[in-house]
Amino acid sequence: MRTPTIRDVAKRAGVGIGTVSRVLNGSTQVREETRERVLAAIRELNFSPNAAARQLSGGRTFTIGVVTPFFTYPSFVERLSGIQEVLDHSEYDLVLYSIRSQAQLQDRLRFLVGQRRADGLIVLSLRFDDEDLRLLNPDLPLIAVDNDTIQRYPRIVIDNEDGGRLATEYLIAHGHRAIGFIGEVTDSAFGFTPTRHRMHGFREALAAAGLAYHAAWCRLVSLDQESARQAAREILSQNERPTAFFVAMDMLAFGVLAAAEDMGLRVPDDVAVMGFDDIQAARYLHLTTVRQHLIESGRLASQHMLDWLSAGHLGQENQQIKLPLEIVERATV
Amino acid sequence: MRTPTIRDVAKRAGVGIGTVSRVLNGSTQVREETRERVLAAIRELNFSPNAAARQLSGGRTFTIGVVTPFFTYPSFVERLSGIQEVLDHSEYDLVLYSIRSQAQLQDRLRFLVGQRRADGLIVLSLRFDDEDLRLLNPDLPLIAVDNDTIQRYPRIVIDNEDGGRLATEYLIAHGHRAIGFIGEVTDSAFGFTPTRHRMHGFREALAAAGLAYHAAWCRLVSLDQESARQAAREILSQNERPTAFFVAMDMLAFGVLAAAEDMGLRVPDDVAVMGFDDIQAARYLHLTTVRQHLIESGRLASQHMLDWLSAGHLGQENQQIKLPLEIVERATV
DNA sequence: GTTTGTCATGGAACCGTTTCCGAATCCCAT
DNA sequence: ATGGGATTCGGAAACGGTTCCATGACAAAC
Repeated sequence: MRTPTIRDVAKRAGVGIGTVSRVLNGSTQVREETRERVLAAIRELNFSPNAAARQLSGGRTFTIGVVTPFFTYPSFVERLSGIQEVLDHSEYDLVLYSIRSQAQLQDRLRFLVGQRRADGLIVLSLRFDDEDLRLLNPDLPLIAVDNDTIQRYPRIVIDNEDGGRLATEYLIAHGHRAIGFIGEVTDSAFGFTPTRHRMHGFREALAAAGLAYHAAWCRLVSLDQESARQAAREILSQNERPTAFFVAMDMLAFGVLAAAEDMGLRVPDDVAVMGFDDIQAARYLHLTTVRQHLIESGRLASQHMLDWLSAGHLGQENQQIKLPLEIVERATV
Repeated sequence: MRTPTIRDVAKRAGVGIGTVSRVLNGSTQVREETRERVLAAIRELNFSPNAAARQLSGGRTFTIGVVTPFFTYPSFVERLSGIQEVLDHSEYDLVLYSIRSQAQLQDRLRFLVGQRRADGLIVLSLRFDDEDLRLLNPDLPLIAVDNDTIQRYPRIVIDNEDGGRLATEYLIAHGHRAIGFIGEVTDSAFGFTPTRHRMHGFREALAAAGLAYHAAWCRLVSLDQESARQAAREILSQNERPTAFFVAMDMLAFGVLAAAEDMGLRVPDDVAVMGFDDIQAARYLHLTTVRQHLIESGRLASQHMLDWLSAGHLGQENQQIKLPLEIVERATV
């Protein structure tokens, strides 16, 4: 038997299709008795409204697109789970678009915007260039997380420079005077900028404490544990070596930890290691790090999106929400 | 200006809407010259077809739903990234449904099936009861991963019992005679069964080697590091204690590692720890473990789904694909 | 020249909703 | 009883595609 449509329901309940639609959408303009008759018919026929038809006719997709870099790095996943958690209690579906390259970003954007496949977009970390921005439909709600290059839109961010300063000051407060830095090489595929800012904070804190910035102790590497491990090994093989590292991403910090172990150095006695992000695995490894509230950032973004969609507009369309950072003291400093 | 429709394109190209549609869908029934005229019009108007209309009319959503337990455990994420990777090169979108409870599973299923929101479903780990199964539309392609309770459908699995045996034999081969077990308590929210099977393999290997199963060394705990840590601490505080643990999930193994550290025991000299899954973090912690190919399982599932959808059917609709397992030797045994 | 078949094309009908307008009904004050 | 505003309701039109059938053009076969 064909799956029932709104017309079948209408016939069965002895009402018009308009009335069924009104019941479906919770309009108040229906007599209580009629509503119940319709609901009964819906139940009897095991009817549920066709999503595509609803989209076509109503213009809404009940879908929120999440655009993220291809997630091999755990922070995206944690943010995603925050988003998921909130959307779960809403009527919106979550569609995932993971991006591998700048070209793919443009394709996806064109696709998403052109086909109207989502009512709103949440963008994680990815930087947009002018071309990308132009592709955007100005009416399409968009919220950026971990990215303040998308100025026109609301965004959830942290103060990376502050975080870098915080971390460095913490190391200094623990008596370190010779501090190295390892971060992700900034022109990576996704065009992240956090590392640059964290490094800036690092240098500022150094300067404020009257300490020298020692270029030989600082390295930018690609975003994987192995690169960090090797970089750290090289730095630690020098005659004069740092007593501590500020590593701009936890995953890289794991590599540094591995390097220390390779060389038989005790952590934190011989080298201290300070991470950044507080991804889940950081807890397993007892990594002292700067926590940014990853899950919370996802929750906030989706909550905002939901508000935006239900209100039809936002108070401040270009509001910037800054999430707090905090040191998590564990065992590596 | 209104976003252009297929009719605008038709007018501009001086053809009928049918022809535009044929061009859009790559029909061969169009003269080359006409095709080019249409393509030019599409480009000039910056047209892209409306997804909802296409769905409604064509009956396909170009969407694949992934149904997973709410992912706090990393293995889901790794599977998901395998799925993502494959779908990325296809014309299908990935919609994520994460499930927190049995009741929610039924809601989601009803919703998904009723509203025809996806052309196919990939189900990760979640067990279906008869009621759930009844909810399924028999025409809806479905592939199960890490779950062989959904007999009617193709599924990607591993042999958990075999894996348990493998792990245990490895410990025995390394001279261990007193071996404990820690796993997830089997009646957890999601109704996983892997632990039970892994434990079964564990006991078989013990028996085969003529070793006693020592109930006081075995514990089922809830799926978080802390519980495992505490359980391991308790077991290790006994007068007579195991020299090794087989832990049925890596994340729990991390807890056991923490417990050993708490008690000042060296790993692997005082206690050896063997995990299961080989999630990413296992590498960071040098955990010796049984690798199941998580990413590959996702890739396979989505590749199968794509084949199914494009062929309209599958060779063997209830095929079971068994992925191999292997020991990853690291530093904890 | 006529017939037959193939290919290319136009466009009506259809998919299943929402929305809007007009009509019917109800309720109440006069 | 009557008028009139509020409430409730029915169904046509619209959303933007796909599909299918009818038609015309053209080539090949007789």
